[in-house]
Amino acid sequence: MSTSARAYHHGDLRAALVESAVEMLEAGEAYSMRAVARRAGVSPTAPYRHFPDRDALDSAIAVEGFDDLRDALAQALGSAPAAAGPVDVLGELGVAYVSFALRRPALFRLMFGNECDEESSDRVQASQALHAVLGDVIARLFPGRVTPELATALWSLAHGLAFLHLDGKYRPEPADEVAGRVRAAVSALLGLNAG
Amino acid sequence: MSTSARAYHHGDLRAALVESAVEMLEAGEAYSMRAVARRAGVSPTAPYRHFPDRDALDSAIAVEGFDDLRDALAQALGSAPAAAGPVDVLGELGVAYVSFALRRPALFRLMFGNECDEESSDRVQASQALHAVLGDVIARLFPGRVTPELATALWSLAHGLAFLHLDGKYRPEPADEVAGRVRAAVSALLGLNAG
DNA sequence: CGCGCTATGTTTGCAGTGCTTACATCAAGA
DNA sequence: TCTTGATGTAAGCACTGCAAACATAGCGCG
Repeated sequence: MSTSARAYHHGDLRAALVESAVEMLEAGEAYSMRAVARRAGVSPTAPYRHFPDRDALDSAIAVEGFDDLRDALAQALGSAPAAAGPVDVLGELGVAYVSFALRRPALFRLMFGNECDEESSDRVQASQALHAVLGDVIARLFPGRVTPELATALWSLAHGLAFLHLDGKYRPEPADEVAGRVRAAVSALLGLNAG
Repeated sequence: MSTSARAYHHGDLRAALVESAVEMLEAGEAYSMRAVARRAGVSPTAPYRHFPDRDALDSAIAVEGFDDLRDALAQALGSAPAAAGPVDVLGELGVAYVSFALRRPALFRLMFGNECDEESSDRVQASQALHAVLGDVIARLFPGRVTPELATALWSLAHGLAFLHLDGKYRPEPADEVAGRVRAAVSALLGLNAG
């Protein structure tokens, strides 16, 4: 891993590019093909060997984001008390969703904010995997109900909350205030018929 | 209004620029300062006399969008039977919201998809006016309830539905299928405690 | 009327971008 | 050893947002 171990061939440019891009996003800078290449210490057009165009890079990064989001949700599920009620479970899930969006706003925007080019099957797949997680949870929490509509509604609720906070329609901090608002919204809608 | 009535001064460039930009968005093309200027038949940097930078143009267009959205919602409210139940009213409102997003996807993305620079007070104001419409309706439909949480939740629901359709997470057509999904989501969440 | 002021457009030019094409360098297998 | 394919480089095109200097028109005011 010594710097410039080999002058010409990078070793794993693709991964380095994705990493650079994610770092830049996290730092709040908008990345470009060239900036990412610069950061990886490589010529401006080198990335095009690994990504046919900018959309492809975007999609690769979005996939990374979907994976991370799924992990965050899984962790929220895992740390919930085993016998927690549906409202609590869904509330925590919503909080995890929104807090992911607020912790990594640029990434979240990238994942959802522009058209998902159907081309990138990886991306479609990653997003469907995410959908599946929610579907499973709902099915487990409400056995015997019409769950698809519920899953749609709950995902939309969390997604909308995330975006409205991102866009400053609701104050995005402090974190516990946001969490409170998310829980309140979930229980305002579900509290009466699912508690 | 004859073309090139006066050679040098345009008359109302600002409005023409906004109009051009909206038209381009509607046509699915991404606009640029220069493209908008071209379309208005004016030099590439002329727009900078009216908008300090690109963000300012974006904001002006977003304001236009917020106004249109509010009109669309108002119209949906107006055309509802006077004595309709809350679920129906909110369902129609949601349908109007989502259908606006799908009919003018690029505009909708512009309005919500990037950070609302607090600078543009017009923009903040337009978005708050929109918020107020929903708040009023909720307050009217559910007198004596804790309405803020409900308003938050319902706006989020509609907003999330809009974005998930835009992003292809749900099929964005045909229109009546979408409308059905929106109504189903609303009544799945509200039907039991508000019907 | 004539003068100048200000709002509005124009020209020119710079740095940065996505992307293409042609070329260089390396690793590995025939 | 020679070739081949994968990877990286160099040069260049068309475009972008934006700044600075300049041109033009209309208005108020002497």
